[in-house]
Amino acid sequence: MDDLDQEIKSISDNLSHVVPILGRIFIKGVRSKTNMTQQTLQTLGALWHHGKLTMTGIGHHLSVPKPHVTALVDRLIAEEMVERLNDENDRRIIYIQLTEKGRERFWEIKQIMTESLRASLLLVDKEKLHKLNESAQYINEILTEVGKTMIQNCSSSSECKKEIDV
Amino acid sequence: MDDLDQEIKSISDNLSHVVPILGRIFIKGVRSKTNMTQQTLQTLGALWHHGKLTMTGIGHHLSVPKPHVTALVDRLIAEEMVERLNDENDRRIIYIQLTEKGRERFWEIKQIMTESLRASLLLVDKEKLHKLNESAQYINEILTEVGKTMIQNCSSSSECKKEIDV
DNA sequence: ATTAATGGTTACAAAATTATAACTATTATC
DNA sequence: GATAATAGTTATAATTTTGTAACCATTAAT
Repeated sequence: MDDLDQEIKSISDNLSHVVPILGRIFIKGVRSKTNMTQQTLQTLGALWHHGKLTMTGIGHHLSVPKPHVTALVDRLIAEEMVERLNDENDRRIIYIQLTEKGRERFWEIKQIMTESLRASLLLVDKEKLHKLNESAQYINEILTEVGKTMIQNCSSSSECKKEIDV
Repeated sequence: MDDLDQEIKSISDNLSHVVPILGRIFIKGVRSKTNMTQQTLQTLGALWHHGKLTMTGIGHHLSVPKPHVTALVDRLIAEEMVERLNDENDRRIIYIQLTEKGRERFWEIKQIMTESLRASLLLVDKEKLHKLNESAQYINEILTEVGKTMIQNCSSSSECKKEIDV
């Protein structure tokens, strides 16, 4: 195993170990305070970040089967958190974007997430926080980039396999 | 808002944005290849990392209600992946640890996770990988530390509130 | 002009996750 | 010794998430 392999293995160990902790901070704690499901939270988060997304895009971002995205979005529309938007050039495509109400709501959610994180970091000193910030920034930068290029059109695990097994 | 607040807000934004991407790499992809649920994967991961954990400890680590931990562990015992272990001093406590089979199985799962990550990082150059490794290491170090001190005994959201609202 | 491919929906089923209440056994506290 | 607290289980229900297949409308390809 060469150096690069070793490095990827190390990244894998560290990042995978962090997943449940992040879930505890950013999902579980927030759910109980907002009555929103994980997928709803992540849908709003994706829309906040991207401005607008197609149905397929949302499914891709959350790794959720396409048919379920319809249900997910229907619920959010009923709550007036998001709205549909037709593409002018291709009438198959439907964009989803946050409504004003949705933006306000998700801004509040971001506050709650930040407070949840703050509570977890109470005992961490200033120096470490600063370094943590740089690390988080960098990881987000890289992963956001690779996130874009990850297998497109993977709206159900079967469709996914089809693409991967080529 | 002072500097420290600004910094925590930035960490919150960056880490929360990364959650669905990590889920895609380390959970969704792996589930379909292993027929294991997210919670099963994370239980094995926690046991791999900690050696042994009490039922309550597992619930805390995964933010899962205590009664559900019983079901979760029962399934893993049926598959001979983990085993119970009594505490000598306190007969209420039951430790759970990986069996030999469980260790082998999770080692394979770690391989799959690493491969999943490798596929995502294909286009990232060596320099960036190195910096990503350092960042991941640091984040894991800090979060593992705070993870330990996060609200103990929070095995259901209601119990959780009880603790928090003090 | 047919045919294939893409984006999205409908309908349905199965499995996983979350939430509670009530309970046993054991240990700690007064 | 009575009472409270802790660790874990049983039972049950509701909700969320995952997985398929078949389908419509629109666009791309031949």
